[in-house]
Amino acid sequence: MNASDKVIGRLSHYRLLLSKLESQGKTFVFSRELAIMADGTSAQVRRDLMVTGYEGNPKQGYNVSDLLDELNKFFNFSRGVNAVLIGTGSLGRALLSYFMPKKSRYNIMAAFDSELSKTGRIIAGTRCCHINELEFELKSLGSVVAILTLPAEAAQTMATRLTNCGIKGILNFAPVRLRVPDDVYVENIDVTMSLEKVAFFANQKSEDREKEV
Amino acid sequence: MNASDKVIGRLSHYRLLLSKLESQGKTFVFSRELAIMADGTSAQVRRDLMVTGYEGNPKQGYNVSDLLDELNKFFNFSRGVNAVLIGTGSLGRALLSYFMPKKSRYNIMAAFDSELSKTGRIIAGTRCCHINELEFELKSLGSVVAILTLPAEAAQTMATRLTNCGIKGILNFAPVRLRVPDDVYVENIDVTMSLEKVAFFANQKSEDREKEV
DNA sequence: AGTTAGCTGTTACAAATTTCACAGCGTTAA
DNA sequence: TTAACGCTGTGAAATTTGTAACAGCTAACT
Ligand SMILES: NC(=O)c1ccc[n+]([C@@H]2O[C@H](COP(=O)([O-])OP(=O)(O)OC[C@H]3O[C@@H](n4cnc5c(N)ncnc54)[C@H](O)[C@@H]3O)[C@@H](O)[C@H]2O)c1
Ligand SMILES: NC(=O)c1ccc[n+]([C@@H]2O[C@H](COP(=O)([O-])OP(=O)(O)OC[C@H]3O[C@@H](n4cnc5c(N)ncnc54)[C@H](O)[C@@H]3O)[C@@H](O)[C@H]2O)c1
Repeated sequence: MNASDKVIGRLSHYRLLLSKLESQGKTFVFSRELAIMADGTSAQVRRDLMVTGYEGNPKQGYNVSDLLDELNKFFNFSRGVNAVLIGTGSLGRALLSYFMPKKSRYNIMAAFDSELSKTGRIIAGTRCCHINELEFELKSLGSVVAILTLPAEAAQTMATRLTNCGIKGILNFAPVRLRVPDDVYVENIDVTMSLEKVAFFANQKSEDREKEV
Repeated sequence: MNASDKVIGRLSHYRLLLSKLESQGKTFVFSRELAIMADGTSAQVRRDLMVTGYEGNPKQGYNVSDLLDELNKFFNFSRGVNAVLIGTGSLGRALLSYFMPKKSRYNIMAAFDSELSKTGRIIAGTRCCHINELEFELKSLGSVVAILTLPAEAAQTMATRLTNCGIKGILNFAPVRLRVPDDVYVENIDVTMSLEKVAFFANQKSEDREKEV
């Protein structure tokens, strides 16, 4: 089974929407309703859901709970997402406190930093270890993904260290493209780039508006 | 001129790379070098750069400073990117401190929150106003984009308020798809979704590896 | 000056992604 | 029971995005 990047992203989004719908007591939902919430089209929703194998009902749509179960199974997060976070600066700490109340699903099992002042203590419920202990700790943690909130200069070195430990997934906030082996997946979140995009299109839309007048 | 979302994102990235190269004293760069740094192909780099109109030299490649100037002109950020930030929670404050030292290019002109304990003071060099003053403040700020770091429940209401004020671009961190008029550009950063994607593909890559054996 | 090597700009092609369109089905209502 | 409605699943078409290929050019070398 091979689903693209984009499809997986949308499926994750549908999962979130379905869990909201379930908690609201909704039992069935149509592709068109999901499409509106996800800002897509109904055809796209149906097509995306094909990859999970779940089939809806032509009259009632999708059973919310069943589809949610199916997606949870599809994402195979029986014990949720287990992660480590590297770099407990301002962004790292914001993420730690953000995920803390969601621990049952998104569990940051340990954080690491190179500054002694930040290590050896608990930040937002998470043990913060010295980066020297990375390899040792990872051995006992089993299969996890890594969240990189490091200065750009340190990111590549750390990525290499992580892949040497067998890490297969990295969520990278540093504005550099990491070079990793083919069997490692990297997702970049580049806030500055996103902001520039927004500014560019905002400019453009303002100009368009002016031209029309 | 109509450039896609993705092209603009990459151009923004090239801009960052070029500014690094310039500060390193490099005067010329080939499309292939940029491609490696940006994790793309040389053909894609050349194709992307077409939209800026800048032309390189078949023997030396691109003049770093000139191309950087051209990209700056293309992005039309003569006075940098001016923004307001709504929601000074943990993520909002991390962003404020992140952009503070980059103020000349990325200028967060004001922050807003609904909690009185967070307003009427300066956070990371940025005035934090009460959200009631939003409309008043925006009038004097001129053309800006908005960074939304609000709880998901509050995001749509705020987006509507912002578009009513004439805001044309929103960088949205809340995990909801905002409904805005056609002439407003929204870029979503959904950290949880990105993390789920990473976990999914990390799982898949581990499984692939097992199968090969 | 002429030749060469190697890069750019651009067109043509290929792949990926999205949308269309409709057969087929399950529920509902008569 | 049967008919009808409207949604799903999905092959096919359309669109978007990325890649390949190559003519043309320019600096460097002879
Ligand atoms: N803060 C934000 O809002 C924000 C926004 C966008 C992007 N980013 C990016 O995220 C990354 C982190 O940003 P930040 O603002 O949290 O930076 P920061 O300087 O506050 O934090 C970086 C942390 O990494 C630690 N560190 C440095 N080198 C290390 C190493 N080799 N091993 C382990 N730890 C090390 C530092 O001690 C520090 O705690 C940067 O790449 C930045 O560009 C941050
Ligand atoms: N913190 C993170 O690392 C993180 C990561 C991913 C996504 N997010 C998303 O970013 C958003 C903010 O996250 P956070 O952790 O900073 O939350 P937070 O609760 O720490 O901060 C939210 C802030 O918004 C303010 N606020 C609430 N309603 C408001 C209103 N109507 N007008 C103005 N201000 C209002 C609150 O007073 C608070 O200061 C959320 O949607 C969250 O899902 C955060």
